[in-house]
Amino acid sequence: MTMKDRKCLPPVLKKAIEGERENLLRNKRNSEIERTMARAPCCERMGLKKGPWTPEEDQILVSFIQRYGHRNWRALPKQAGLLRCGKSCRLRWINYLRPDIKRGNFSKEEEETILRLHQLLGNRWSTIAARLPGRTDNEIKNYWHSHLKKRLKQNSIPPIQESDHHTLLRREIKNATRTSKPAANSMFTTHQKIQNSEDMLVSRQQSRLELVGSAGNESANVSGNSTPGVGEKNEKRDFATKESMNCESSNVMEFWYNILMEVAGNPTEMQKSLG
DNA sequence: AAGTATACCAACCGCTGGTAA
DNA sequence: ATTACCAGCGGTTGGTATACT
Repeated sequence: MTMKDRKCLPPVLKKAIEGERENLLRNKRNSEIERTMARAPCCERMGLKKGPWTPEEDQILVSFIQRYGHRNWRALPKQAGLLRCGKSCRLRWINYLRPDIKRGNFSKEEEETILRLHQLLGNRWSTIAARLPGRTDNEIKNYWHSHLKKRLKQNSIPPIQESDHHTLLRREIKNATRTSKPAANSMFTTHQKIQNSEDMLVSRQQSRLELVGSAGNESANVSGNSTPGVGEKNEKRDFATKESMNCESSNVMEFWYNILMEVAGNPTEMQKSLG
């Protein structure tokens, strides 16, 4: 039975298999702890569960989030009655339970998009995932490591050149800004462009794109997203995104377009000017 | 048929940056 | 200015299935 087949099992069978598996894992973990007397990870010390999720846990998490949303991941498991840490809940929701997750094989177009964006952005999986509706960063990362990387090696595609990098960047941005309405097939929809600009803001790497990101704080403020609280952050971001989509916030797009074109055209000057 | 290697993928871990106190 | 907390990100691990010898 393949992993994919397992996903399609009826819940009763799935439950039985998962339950059995969970027991085995728990026994194994306990005996391991007993044997080594090693310090157990914090989740287990707190009496929290680790490892694969059971269908019951999934059900609890889904219905809780559907009813109350996920304002505070840390508090969520306690409120929902789950013996999991917030981080684990968040991961499970984002990577598996979210209703808009697309299942099944990657299409040719998706593969091409991943390859192209990886050349452009490197291992910035969340940024890449933002361009692939329904796909998670984890899924894309896994797919990259298990399929695309090898294929790239086999075909010995040369690493992207600096000039090509700028050409690609230019092309993507032009595609993005050509249409005022978010087109389903365009590489960057308005929503995605907003996300892209935000992704740039949080970039940790010292790259040209990061230089762009540091300038982008102003743009965040422009869109009315000045100093959101931690809990409100995502909501405000969603709100800003929706607003942008509704109003087709061309000012912001124009701002980003100009900056990116400037960087793509003359990276060293831009770096100098930004210190 | 049994053992081993490889592929796949869910989940975990540790780090980072943003925010509030 | 400092500290603590939190969410999010990317790298890594570990379990299971499948292919190969």
